[in-house]
Amino acid sequence: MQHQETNFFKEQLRTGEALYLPSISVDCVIFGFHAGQFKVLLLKYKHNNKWALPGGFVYKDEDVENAAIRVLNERTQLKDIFLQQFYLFGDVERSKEKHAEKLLQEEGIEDIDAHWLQQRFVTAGYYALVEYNKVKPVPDALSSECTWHSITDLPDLIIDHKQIIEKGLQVLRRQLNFQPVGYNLLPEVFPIKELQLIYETILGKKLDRANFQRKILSYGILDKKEKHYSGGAHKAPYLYSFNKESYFKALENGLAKEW
Amino acid sequence: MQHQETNFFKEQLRTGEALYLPSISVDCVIFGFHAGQFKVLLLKYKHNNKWALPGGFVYKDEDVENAAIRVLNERTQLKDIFLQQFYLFGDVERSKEKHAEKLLQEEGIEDIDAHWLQQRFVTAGYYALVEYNKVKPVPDALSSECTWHSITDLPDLIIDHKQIIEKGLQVLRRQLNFQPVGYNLLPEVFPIKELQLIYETILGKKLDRANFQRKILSYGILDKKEKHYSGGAHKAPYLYSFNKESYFKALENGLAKEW
DNA sequence: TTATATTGTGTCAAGCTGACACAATATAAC
DNA sequence: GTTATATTGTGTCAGCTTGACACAATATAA
Repeated sequence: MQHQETNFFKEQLRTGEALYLPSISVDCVIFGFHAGQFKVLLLKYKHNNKWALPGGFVYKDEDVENAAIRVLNERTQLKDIFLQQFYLFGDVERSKEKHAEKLLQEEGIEDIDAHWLQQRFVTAGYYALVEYNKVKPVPDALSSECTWHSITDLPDLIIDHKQIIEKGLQVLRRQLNFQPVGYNLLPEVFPIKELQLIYETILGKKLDRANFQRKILSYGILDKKEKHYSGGAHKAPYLYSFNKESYFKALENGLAKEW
Repeated sequence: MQHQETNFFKEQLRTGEALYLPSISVDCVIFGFHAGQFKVLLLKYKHNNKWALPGGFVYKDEDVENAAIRVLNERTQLKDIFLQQFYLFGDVERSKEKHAEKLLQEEGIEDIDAHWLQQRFVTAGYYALVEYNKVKPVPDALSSECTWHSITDLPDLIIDHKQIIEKGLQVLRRQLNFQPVGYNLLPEVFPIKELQLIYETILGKKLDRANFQRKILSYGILDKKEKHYSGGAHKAPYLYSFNKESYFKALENGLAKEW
């Protein structure tokens, strides 16, 4: 099975030029939230032990966005992921690292100099928001691992992938009031404190608990559940779920109040 | 001169495959503000009399952003234009119109079916903010006109250029508090009312004059000038200019108050 | 000289923000 | 079983912001 996949990928590396749109790739910054921290899903390349964002190429008859959706499905085993294109990384300089060269060598591809993978690529950055616990990370044929990494403690990344993550976070921060951030990162029901932690992480600052509670409830986008939470040695919080209808309606105009 | 340019362009159409990155183009939504209205700069193609955004291709050793800068310089004769990438339009469907086919025919290019211009293109959308009166619109070799059009009254546009403009406006609207909108659209000195009109146009709603005045001044980003304005039969307003330093500092965190 | 449109500034009620207070309570420690 | 601890739900309140409107000042047109 693993062997078969590798052959499939080798085959694609050989026939890629015929299959894919030249010069353009997609890379996905997959955000998850766990234990009070933001995480991104990264792949570890076999050939150089460096980490990279899950990415891929665009079939000649495929929407660019669909290529990103493919990559996401393959790495996370999830369907219907929330996805947002955030930037096209188009500098000449980003192709200078010759990352592809060693990869091709390692895979035993001939004619490396003229290989399509060696050409210049621009890449479209997409960020995804996923529910951490639902994801089953799957490495691709060129990778040995696919694991979560805290955004505050990233490993060595290929090319400009670190900048791509940072840009993704920056855009997410600015779009916070217009994106269904909590809805996609949290499970169906959750205590308000979890949502507050997400907002604090994205905004990079502490928020007053009482004020956050009052404000988020004032939008009328949360439904209170009867159930209680079982956690630490303290009073149990109520659980809430998003009222999808009013939440998405509120997002159209943005959650306008300040945080 | 005009003839020479045409030949230059014909030459480029022939040698484009060798010069340009395949599959990718840039299109610029150039916004100006005049007579209380938002305008975009459009080109009218000779071969089909349809209008289009100023656009172009990316040299193989050129940053994508630089390609957009080239296009802007050529069409407006301006340097140091404020420019913002806002979206990559990457659907398969957008290449279906066969817009290139007639163009190539018209220009007398042979081997049309295999021509590189006929392939699928994805395009990076950039918006620019320019000072209307400083622009000297220049058509390119394939166009008969390069003129301003009110965004409320757009002509027939090729492919998805209308959607590109709309997306650009939408992004501009959401980024309003983070972009130096007034600084780039207005002349060095201006009355506050002009700035208010820009905000009203982008936001699509009327703002209270007195409140706008108080709020914009409260940011401390405007310097009051001694000079007065000469206009209609009424009290003359003060003129202001942006205090560049405090303006850009304020934009880092966004002009956070609501409009 | 008068009319008109628009400006600079003022007022004020209603609502929101940020900071802090305090009783209630689910579990852990003893 | 009792007590300690951390965290929750809710309350208060001064200070600020918002939105709506008021009114005198004034540059030009009539």
